[in-house]
Amino acid sequence: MKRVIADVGERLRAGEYKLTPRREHILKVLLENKDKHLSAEDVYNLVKQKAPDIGLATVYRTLELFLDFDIIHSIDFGDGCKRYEFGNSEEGEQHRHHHLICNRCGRIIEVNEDLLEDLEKRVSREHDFTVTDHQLKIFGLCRDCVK
Amino acid sequence: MKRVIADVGERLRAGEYKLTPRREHILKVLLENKDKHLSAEDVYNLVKQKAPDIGLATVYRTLELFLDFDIIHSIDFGDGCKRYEFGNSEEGEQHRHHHLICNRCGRIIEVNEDLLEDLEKRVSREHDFTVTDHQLKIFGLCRDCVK
DNA sequence: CTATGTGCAAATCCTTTGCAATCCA
DNA sequence: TGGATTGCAAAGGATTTGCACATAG
Repeated sequence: MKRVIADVGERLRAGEYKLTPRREHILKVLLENKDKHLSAEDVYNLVKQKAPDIGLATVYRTLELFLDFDIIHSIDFGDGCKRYEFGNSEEGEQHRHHHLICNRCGRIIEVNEDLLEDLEKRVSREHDFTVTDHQLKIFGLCRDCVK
Repeated sequence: MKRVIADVGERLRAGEYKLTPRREHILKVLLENKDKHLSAEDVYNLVKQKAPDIGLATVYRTLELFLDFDIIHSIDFGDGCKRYEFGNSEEGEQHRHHHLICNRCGRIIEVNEDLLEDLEKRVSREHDFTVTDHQLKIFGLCRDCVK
């Protein structure tokens, strides 16, 4: 984790930005919740525990900054707000994972394999489109809700 | 098109709703723009040409209604508003098509083949998840923007 | 006639922005 | 010191809601 923070700091500095204490707190919260899908408000509430005087606007601004630097990704599950997750791009895994979304309980299950390579190749050939990323949501019913 | 309207009317009535003139206008606009991805505001402006005194709220309420009845689908391309498209579920094609989104010019290209069957089977087996639908967005650069 | 549908305006929700104060290199 | 960063409050944009009136069946 320290490694990641240092890395992010370096990346930001390379772009003329600073990794301020505020931003570091936000980054930590994101790292500590890698598996969750936090909204800006969620992040705000979590960061407030460490830095009670932080403003919501700062959270938004920082998330925007992290997005620009591809440090995090945002997804929209259609619940009215964007959600953010730490992007594991350090592992050389360019593509993000996919999500199974339960229509009934709203549970979100992550699928970590990337199964779209063939499809992408085909699509990019047929449509003359240079693929850089993709996002797949699969809707349905989870184990518990099928019953 | 008449056929579709009649069909929608029947479906609504079966659910205790009416296909009022207002709703029919909205439906027509959606049908006439099958290939586009209209926002609520877009629909509003188009319907106003036929029924100038329609209210934006009615458009929202009707779109919501159509969504409930699976008459249309909504997608979010991340431009700040939901976009709607007529769902071709009549043709027995349960799954909707996919979208290639150009990161540069914002162009959206539709891919009509459904290439995810295998993937879905695998995922549903591995995660004990009953798939009902999916949504795939592929990001990248279109032909013109690659240059 | 009665429930449903509608227009309008106000309210809401998430997010962004302006600005003065603060911080850090 | 000077530009970047921040908190606060206000603004913004999309969507929803309350309510009185209109309408369909």
